[in-house]
Amino acid sequence: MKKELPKTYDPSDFEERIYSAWCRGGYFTPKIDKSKPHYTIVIPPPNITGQLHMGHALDNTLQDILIRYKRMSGYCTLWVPGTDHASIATEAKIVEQMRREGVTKEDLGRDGFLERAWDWKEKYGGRIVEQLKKMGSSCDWSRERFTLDEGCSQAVQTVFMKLYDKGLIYRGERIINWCPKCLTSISDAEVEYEDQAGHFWHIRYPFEDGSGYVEIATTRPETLLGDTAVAVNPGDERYKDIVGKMLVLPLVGRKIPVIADDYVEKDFGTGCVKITPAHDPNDFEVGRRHDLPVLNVMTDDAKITDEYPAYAGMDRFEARKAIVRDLEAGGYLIKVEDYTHSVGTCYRCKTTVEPRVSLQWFVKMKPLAEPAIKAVRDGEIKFVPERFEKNYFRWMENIRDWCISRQLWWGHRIPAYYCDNEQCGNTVVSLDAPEKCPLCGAHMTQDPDTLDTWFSSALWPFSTLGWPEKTEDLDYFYPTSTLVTGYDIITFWVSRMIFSGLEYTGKAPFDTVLIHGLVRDAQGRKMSKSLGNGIDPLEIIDKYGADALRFALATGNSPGNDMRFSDEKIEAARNFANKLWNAARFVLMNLDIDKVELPDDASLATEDKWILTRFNACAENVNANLEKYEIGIALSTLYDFIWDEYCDWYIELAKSSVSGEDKERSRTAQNVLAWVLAETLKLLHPFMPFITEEIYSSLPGTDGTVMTECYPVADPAHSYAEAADMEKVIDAVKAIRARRAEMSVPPSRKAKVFIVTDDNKAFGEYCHPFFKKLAGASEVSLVDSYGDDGAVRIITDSAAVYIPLADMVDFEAERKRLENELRTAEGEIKRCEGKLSNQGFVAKAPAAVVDAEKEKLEKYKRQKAGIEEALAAIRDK
RNA sequence: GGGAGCAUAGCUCAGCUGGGAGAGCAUCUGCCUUACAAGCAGAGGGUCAUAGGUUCGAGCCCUAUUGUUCCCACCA
Repeated sequence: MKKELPKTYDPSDFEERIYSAWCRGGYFTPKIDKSKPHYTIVIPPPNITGQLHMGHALDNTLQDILIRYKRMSGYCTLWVPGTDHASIATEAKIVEQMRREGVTKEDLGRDGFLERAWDWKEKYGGRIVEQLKKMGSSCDWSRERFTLDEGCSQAVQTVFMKLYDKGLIYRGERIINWCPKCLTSISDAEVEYEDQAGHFWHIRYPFEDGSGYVEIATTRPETLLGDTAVAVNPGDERYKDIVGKMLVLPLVGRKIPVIADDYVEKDFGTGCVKITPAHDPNDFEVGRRHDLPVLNVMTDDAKITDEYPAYAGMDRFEARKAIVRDLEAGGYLIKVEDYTHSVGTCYRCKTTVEPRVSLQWFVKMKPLAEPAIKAVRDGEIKFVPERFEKNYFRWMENIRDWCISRQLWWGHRIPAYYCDNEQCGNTVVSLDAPEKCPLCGAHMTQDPDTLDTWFSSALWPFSTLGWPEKTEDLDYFYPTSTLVTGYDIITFWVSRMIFSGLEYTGKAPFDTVLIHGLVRDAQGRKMSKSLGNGIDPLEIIDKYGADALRFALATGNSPGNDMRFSDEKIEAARNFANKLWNAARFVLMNLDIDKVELPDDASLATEDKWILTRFNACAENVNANLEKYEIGIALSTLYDFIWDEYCDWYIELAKSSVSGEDKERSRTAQNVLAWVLAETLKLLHPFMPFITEEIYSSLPGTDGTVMTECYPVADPAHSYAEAADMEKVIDAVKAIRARRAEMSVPPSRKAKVFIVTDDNKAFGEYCHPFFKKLAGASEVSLVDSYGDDGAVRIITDSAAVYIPLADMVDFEAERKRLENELRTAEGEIKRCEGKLSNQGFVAKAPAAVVDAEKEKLEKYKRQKAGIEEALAAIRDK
């Protein structure tokens, strides 16, 4: 329906209104149609603790572009939204909130705590969802899921049981990464290593028999308390004779052996390594090989245990100082060196991780990793850009068993039950709590631990569609199509979804993984809370609109690469929206038709054919690049088309027709203006959904939403040879403008224009108004030759244009300019001729390239002739 | 220690399968030409990090080097 647009572009006027209209219309909810191909995306579920940040904004912009594009291209599309319970992050937040109130988890008890956590989820979990809606995300909210909802929990329990039955989940005492602040185990992937300045303490361990000592070096002297051996390399000649001898552990007095193990490198440090099986992963392995005792010397919160009274209760770093002091006092300390080494920290709270032996649940990874590697290697799943496959392979090929139990309450509780009768010791894994132990009849107690958050995220592509039930959604929408996420999450999430999908559903969970980079600040720094350099997408939306934000994020950015976000970028985006808005306003205020119809070829003018041809090229380019996930290129193509070709040229060209006397011509121009605008809005809609919808719905004869229109593709019937004529005219107009600007001819000074050309068709009557309107012409004449030598001469490759402005011409400058142009043309001719006389080029280059070169040569020759003629005419001036 | 990315105009970045170096911003010059000054028209500005190589032809492919960023790894 046709209506007027307000004078200034103000997205806050319509973005919310449009979004609710889409929701009311149910356009985000697909109608399953088995005759149509499906296209499915599952959202990377944001944490319920989270607020929308630029990373989400980018991720969701890309997904929405793809989903809207596919929806308009005839696919039955589903974008499944949802949120992640984020066990460790959420629990930490709630515990922190409770701490401020002076309440502990224990005060509330498990049930009380969970009640509070669910309240928290109800209160804050919806926040990020509302923020996603502001972005324009066309998610099917009727299918919104939560990783801890009933269905996802069902999937989690089922997977746990299946893996347990298959022997792929086991419980065991292993060394794991322990976060003393979060008070839970974390997986290898959740440890972040960073280089820290520290020290290297060289310590003397005396032999039991008094025959001297060995020198060991350590960065963590407090772990000395748990040493149960010193190891040397078996091939190390220096220490051959001491292997098997006993040492006395300083400060502790424990007798420990010298052992030989390949793990020790001869050339590093002193070649002797203290072995602390309970607090170092390598030492743990060494300990297993040599059957060494495993002595845990620290409590959950990384304090020294009561076993060591001198240090009991001290924090590990306090204990370090005390032990170093005591070593020094006892004469054991040889020297201290400064030393930078890499320290593992908890990815959530940055606390230094303490490796620790404890009883945990693990997933045996090797058998699961193999098919997952194969799926990517065989191309069943492909990464865009491809280089990220290397990351994936490296991770998968070196994978170790996954520690999945967490000492947290907020999460999926492990469905394992242990018999209370210690003699029995039976373990039952089942969906429902067993009444009593099937072996001895005693009561059974459920494992208090919960599962790693990523355990449920790994199932997301199918748990959200109903698995393990055989639902219609699962049947139709699974496997999903494209997974869009950042490269920082490939190991955590993407790799785990791949092996999970293959193992439980027998299918790869998606066929393409589109990887994007990080959004950085204007200086290229990572946005972070501690730096305070984060840019809030919601503020950007308030100020510039969601479309501008989306444009800024999607443009000038290629897959996998980081991007910077700056005021300049968002302003440029908003300016583009404004440009489109005003173009639409112009079209609407000149429209006098009830319905937009593309006129038949016979009534189309050259400029109409030109813009239709250009639109075709644009549509083709946009489609091709979207297929390749080159979203940035697709969008900048649209930008160029809209701004340069449609606004700066076609609208200007059409002005004379639209307001001209000829009613037929005016109607045709109006239709072409409106038709191209409408089609362009469709093309642009996935990128900038709100402004395109707002304008589209204002066009005459449009009822529904642009969302459900067909995505435009190139139509060969609308590519016209005459477009080339228009290009020639445009070239001439540009050349005239440039000359006038150079000569500082004021726009108010009009002048006659005489055109000498071989191409009377291109420069025919139709284009004369263009010269008047766009090139300062008072009148335009096509002439066979031009005699008056007091004119400005403008030479293009298709025409010579003469403008009698004798009074303004500085012949000396004119000569110089023409001589310059002549040199340029001659240079080009030389280059072309050089190429064409090169046998290798003519013989080996593709015919099209050679032909193009020949054409260029002809073009420059024509131009040269024109310039020479012009020069000759003013020779004596 | 291994791997990867990046290096192109003053700044931020595009440049698809090799075929005459692009955009936005900034700068300079004119314009309130009734859609848009968040705009219009024009202009200047680049040894495509360095050195080799492949090719008729290299910003693009290969090798090495330098700088930079990131990822991975058990170096006590």
